Amino acid sequence: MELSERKKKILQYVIDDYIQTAVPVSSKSITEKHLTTVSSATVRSELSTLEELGYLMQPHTSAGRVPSIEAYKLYVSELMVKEKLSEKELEYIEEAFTNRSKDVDDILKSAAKVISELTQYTSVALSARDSEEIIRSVKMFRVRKSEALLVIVTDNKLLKDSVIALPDGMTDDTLGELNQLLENVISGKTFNEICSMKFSETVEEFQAYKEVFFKVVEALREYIASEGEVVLEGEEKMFAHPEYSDIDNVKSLMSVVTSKDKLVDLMSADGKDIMINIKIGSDGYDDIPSDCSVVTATYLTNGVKIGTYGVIGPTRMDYKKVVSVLENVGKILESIVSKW
Amino acid sequence: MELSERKKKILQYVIDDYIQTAVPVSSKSITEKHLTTVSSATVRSELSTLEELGYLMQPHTSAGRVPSIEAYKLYVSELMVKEKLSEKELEYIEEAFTNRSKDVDDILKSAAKVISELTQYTSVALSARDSEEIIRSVKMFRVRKSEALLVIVTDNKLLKDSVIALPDGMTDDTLGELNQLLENVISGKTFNEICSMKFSETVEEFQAYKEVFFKVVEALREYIASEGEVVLEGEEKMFAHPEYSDIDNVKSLMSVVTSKDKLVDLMSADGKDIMINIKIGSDGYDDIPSDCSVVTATYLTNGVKIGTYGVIGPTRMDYKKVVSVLENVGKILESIVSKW
DNA sequence: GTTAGCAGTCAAGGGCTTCGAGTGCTAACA
DNA sequence: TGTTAGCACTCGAAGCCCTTGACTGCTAAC
Repeated sequence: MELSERKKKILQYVIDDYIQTAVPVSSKSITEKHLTTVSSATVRSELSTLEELGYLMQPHTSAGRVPSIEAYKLYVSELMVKEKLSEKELEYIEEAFTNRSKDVDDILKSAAKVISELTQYTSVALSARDSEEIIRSVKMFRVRKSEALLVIVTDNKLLKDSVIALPDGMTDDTLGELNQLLENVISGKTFNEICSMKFSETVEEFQAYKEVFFKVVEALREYIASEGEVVLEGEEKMFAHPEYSDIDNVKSLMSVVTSKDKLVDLMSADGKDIMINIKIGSDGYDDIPSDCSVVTATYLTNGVKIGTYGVIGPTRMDYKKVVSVLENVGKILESIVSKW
Repeated sequence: MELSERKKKILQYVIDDYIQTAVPVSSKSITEKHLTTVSSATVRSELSTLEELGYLMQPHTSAGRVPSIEAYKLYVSELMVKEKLSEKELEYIEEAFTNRSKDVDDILKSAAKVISELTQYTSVALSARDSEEIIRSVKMFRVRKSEALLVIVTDNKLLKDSVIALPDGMTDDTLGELNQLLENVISGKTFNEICSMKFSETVEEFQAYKEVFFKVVEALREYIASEGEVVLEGEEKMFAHPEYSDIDNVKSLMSVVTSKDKLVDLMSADGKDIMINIKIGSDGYDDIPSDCSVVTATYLTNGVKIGTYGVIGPTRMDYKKVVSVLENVGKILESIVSKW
């Protein structure tokens, strides 16, 4: 059943007010603040049909109304009026990303911080592992006598993670040859391709150090198989919201937020090309407490995932604010990365 | 005034019991569990003198006794009987550090995790920045056309943090020359020496790219000036302790734990060569809430700081357990690092 | 110095009452 | 048919009182 315009308006008022105040919304307050042309009794009867339709709930008989999960969903998809960020906020975002080292990890941290600061919710950033990303360069640099640092360059990233042990007596020249081989065989391919390749013929000419070669391949495979890095920001911000004055709620949210696995699970967007993804309430996600929402955005440049960012907080979340912040951060992020 | 043996024993019983149960300790429970030879009235009179001396407090008239900050201090320095870790626990520590990449950051994380798991408190690890550490090697590796990765090797660490922009048209040969210069001028010196050096003559021969040279020097100086990395583990563990069933306590502890500056401040050992450092209660440290304790250990190899590790939790902390865990982790850590 | 006995204190918890915000229902009106 | 005023009803929140029980401090005797 399609809701009448007035019902939609009233529902929107209830949700907006509730998001702001965290107090059940009464018929009287609606007629006072928004719908001054009708009486509270009229609103009351509208509210009671909205309740029958499953959009509103009463904590108890003599209380105002509180939105249901259904209502939040409708709100996000239809009712919500997106917020424009203030000049100050836009500047703040801009500033946070200028003069930043171009490292993905740094960007991850900055983004998490900005999002948490502007939304006042706990934010999560997850660096992406996109197996379709093209490897532009793989090189080993000798850092100690028998250790080399493996550096992988892709369009979006510069990885410098694995330290690889070199066999005794490997000369700089041999290392150079090996690097040349790596360049020839691996550069230009995606991680996926590397994973499915065999390399048996490729390395024939290089018997002596094939062991090291396979260590490199192994490191590439391990990288793409591993879950991305997770950054958390503003854990303490949850305390500002009244739902987390109850210790049990804090506990259950904390248990999610401190578990990397659960977070990765939550952040995995189930949408295809949907950029912004909203998970409300228990809604089938076992990992989040039932009164929790997660809003995430996955950013792409040139079709390659650069990361997933989001906030986690009470169902009564300021969705319009969060969505605006995520969209704006996304724009800047993509403009930075695409410059590389 | 020196306490009688019996008073010391009784005080120890009170503290041990209180650490375990979090409930004020009554005279009766002491005679039942520990001092079966005397009556509760006797213990009562001892307790009341211990209270006069400032070692014990009563939450209210008809409650048992609770240790004061003074009592905890005495406990830690004299009364406490150090705990031997179980075989299982020792194995757990051992295992956590085997098959680990030799990266300082990884070790930092592992250590924080182990400490938190074994003590069941929130743990903090702070990677040290020791300006007396000798730089063994500084090298730039070209990763993109106009970007080089700066890798710094010291006895204890492998740093690969800064990406340095190269001027257009810098050839590999020039980069090689620059690396040679870096090797000549910087290797073998401490960070401190680098900071106070001028380099004006050194680079005369290298006018063309002195700009890049100074970027490298700048990166070294920045590194040593920056505060170390902070790793936090087991934030959620604080909820297991009854003092943190009160939301306000959680808030105030969280506000410390989520602020890097405050943590760095707290972790800075004020001891000279004291390895284990205990800060109890408000005790002059503005940053910690008054009912908090911080126990830290600073580990050295070859006289160089490798990091500071510790736990933060309620004043009613299981000091003997924490100290044992920190000591054992320290041993393993040093044996690993000294192998490099 | 130690002990038994007893009176005194105080937090915790259960039950009771009051207060007020907000609703549902109904009858009347446009 | 939609809107409104009025009134009775409901129920959580907060305050209050009382009971209970766990301790202690004190005192007098050993």
